[in-house]
Amino acid sequence: MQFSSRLTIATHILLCIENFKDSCKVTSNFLAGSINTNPVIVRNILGQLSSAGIVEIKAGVGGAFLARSSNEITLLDIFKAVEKEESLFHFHENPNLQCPIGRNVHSVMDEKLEKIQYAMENEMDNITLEQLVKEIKEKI
Amino acid sequence: MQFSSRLTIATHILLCIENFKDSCKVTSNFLAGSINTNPVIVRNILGQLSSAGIVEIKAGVGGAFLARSSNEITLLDIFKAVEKEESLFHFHENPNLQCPIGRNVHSVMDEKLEKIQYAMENEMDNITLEQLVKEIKEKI
DNA sequence: TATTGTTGTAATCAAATCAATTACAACTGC
DNA sequence: GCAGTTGTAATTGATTTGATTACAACAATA
Repeated sequence: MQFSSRLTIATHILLCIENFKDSCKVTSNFLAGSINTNPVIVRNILGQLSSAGIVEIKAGVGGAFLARSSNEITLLDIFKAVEKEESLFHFHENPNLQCPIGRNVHSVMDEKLEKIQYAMENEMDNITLEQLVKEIKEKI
Repeated sequence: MQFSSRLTIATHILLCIENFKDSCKVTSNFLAGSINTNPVIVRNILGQLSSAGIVEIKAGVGGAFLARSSNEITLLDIFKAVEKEESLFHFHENPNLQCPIGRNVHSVMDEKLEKIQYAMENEMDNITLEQLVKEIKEKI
């Protein structure tokens, strides 16, 4: 199992928006060219980022912009915008309740799985778009 | 995106093996009954656990046993046994190298994604089967 | 107002993964 | 040899992904 590429595509999109904000109109076509994918893929992900309040999109005229400062956008914000599953883990839903293990697996595991997911999200929350922009500008 | 249910099924399997080791022969049929799934699903996951050196299976006569003590088996061991992907995240593989962002996204993101995955795995590594067995026995 | 370039969205498609299932050969102890 | 079990291949339906075509709605501007 792997996450979809939507997280990395969305991050790529935001890096472009921030990097080219003063030089180009950042359209779905432009972005698709940088990412090397289809403009519709970009528009769909941009739509998710827009619904999440991360970007604003100019309909008609075109172009995408950050809806808030890059230091107020974390990888967790981006992740939650593009991955809709509330829970990372997936339980086999109907264990046998006649069995003492089947009856109690869920309650014992749930707390652990939550903690694991929290650790991951916490790490994501510590990475801001601002940091990523800074690091990529150093490389350019 | 969600992980498959193999992690929770595998954990369920190991909890049963440990819990019933003195009272029943723990076969794939028995396990399938507790999990409420098909015996072949159980046999495949048991096969993965066996390849990973976590359980031993008696061919012919039947029955599964832990290959080492329950305090030497962590959730991370189980996870790695049943989820084969080395990397949790998935990159769009062909960004446009003409674009400064496309050329550098990968190197900037990789380190971050590794850290996130490491945080998750580290949390998993802190949970032993022994703990889970203890907690579930308290509930029974 | 008509044109142009853009966004939003629906529909379709192929590939991959999952979970479930049937089937059957191979193995072991009795 | 028999019974019960494991290992594994093959198939199926559902779901997700990523790519693509198509087109209506929109906004600036010439």
